[in-house]
Amino acid sequence: MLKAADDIMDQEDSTSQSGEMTSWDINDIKLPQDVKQTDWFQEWPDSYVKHIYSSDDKNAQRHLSSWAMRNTNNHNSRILKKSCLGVVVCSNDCSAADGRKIYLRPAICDKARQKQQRKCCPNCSGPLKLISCRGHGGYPVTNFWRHEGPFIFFQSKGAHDHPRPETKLEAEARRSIQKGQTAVSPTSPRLKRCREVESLIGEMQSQEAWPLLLSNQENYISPCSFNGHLLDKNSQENPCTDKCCNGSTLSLADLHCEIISPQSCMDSSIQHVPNKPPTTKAGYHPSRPNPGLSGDDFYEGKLHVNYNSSYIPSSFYHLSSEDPYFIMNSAHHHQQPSPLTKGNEWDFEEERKYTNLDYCNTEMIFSLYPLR
DNA sequence: CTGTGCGGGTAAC
DNA sequence: GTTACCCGCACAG
Repeated sequence: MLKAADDIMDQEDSTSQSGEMTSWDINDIKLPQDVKQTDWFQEWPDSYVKHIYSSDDKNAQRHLSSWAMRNTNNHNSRILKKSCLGVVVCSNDCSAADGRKIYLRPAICDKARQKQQRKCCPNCSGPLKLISCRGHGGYPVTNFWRHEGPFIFFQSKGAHDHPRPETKLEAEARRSIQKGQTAVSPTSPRLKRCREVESLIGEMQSQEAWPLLLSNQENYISPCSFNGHLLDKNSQENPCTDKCCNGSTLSLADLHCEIISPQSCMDSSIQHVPNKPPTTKAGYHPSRPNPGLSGDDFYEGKLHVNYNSSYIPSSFYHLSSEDPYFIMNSAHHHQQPSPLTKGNEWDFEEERKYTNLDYCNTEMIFSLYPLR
């Protein structure tokens, strides 16, 4: 299965970002041992790429990826295989006020994923749907991890044919927000409504009566939008607060700590030595809908700016009366295209030069504005 | 509760 | 034999 495609890829010796020849395959009995330089951790590996990471690399140790990858049993304890779960989108194909789409991270756990699909779109309350990854000959993209001595070998097969989901950290942050919101406003009419809908969906799914639910959903689109407005660093005022938020402004100090935890910064910054600059080869990006705040940023302690639209990560701009508003304040905010960015390529290094945001320096202030 | 890894099992090719 | 996928279990945070 997919042998032809794999053969083609395998026949081509390529050079990894660090210059190492990648004339190996993850299934080889013997993998290269004379690796002179290991690769910088790749958060969004795509296409048929191979990387050799240092076994000291925390992200590689954890087999992390910002794609939602689930464990797949390949009956080989030496090689860990993971397959892509795709991305969760809004069935209504709704857009936030700024035009961005909803790209949620599929829950990895099967049970949690089923539960997730019964939930509402955070933007329009419409039903969510899972877009499966079919980037590897109709099957999900697969990632392979193999630990050999001082190295961790990584190989990806297939090119993702769907938008990027939230990163793990974004998804975790969103969950935290929603939890907080639930605690703060347990009787929110909209939340209540959404739960009723979820409950109904749960019941009706078993009866395959889905479409009947959809007609009412659009009544619950939040009228509120900050539409890309940025707040003054010293201001905690939501541009929407006066117009449509009657609720209290909730300090997100605790949440802030969770999202931008020293741990996440430490993990990333400590392990990468300065003389090992990232030389990311931009992979194939079938679409780059969610380049806001990628996990790489978290890992590296940096924030991306999206040339095309905005600087706010997908999970932070979901506008709804249920979801809190995350307003990221940054004096560094600007949208400046990199002159070195070519075609579809995404030059992370250039991106960093232009954004120069240190995620660990509390340059950004998150504020929560529950709508009621 | 969710993520992660392991491994038994099944099915298709 | 290879690959995909389902399931349950254990463990961790």
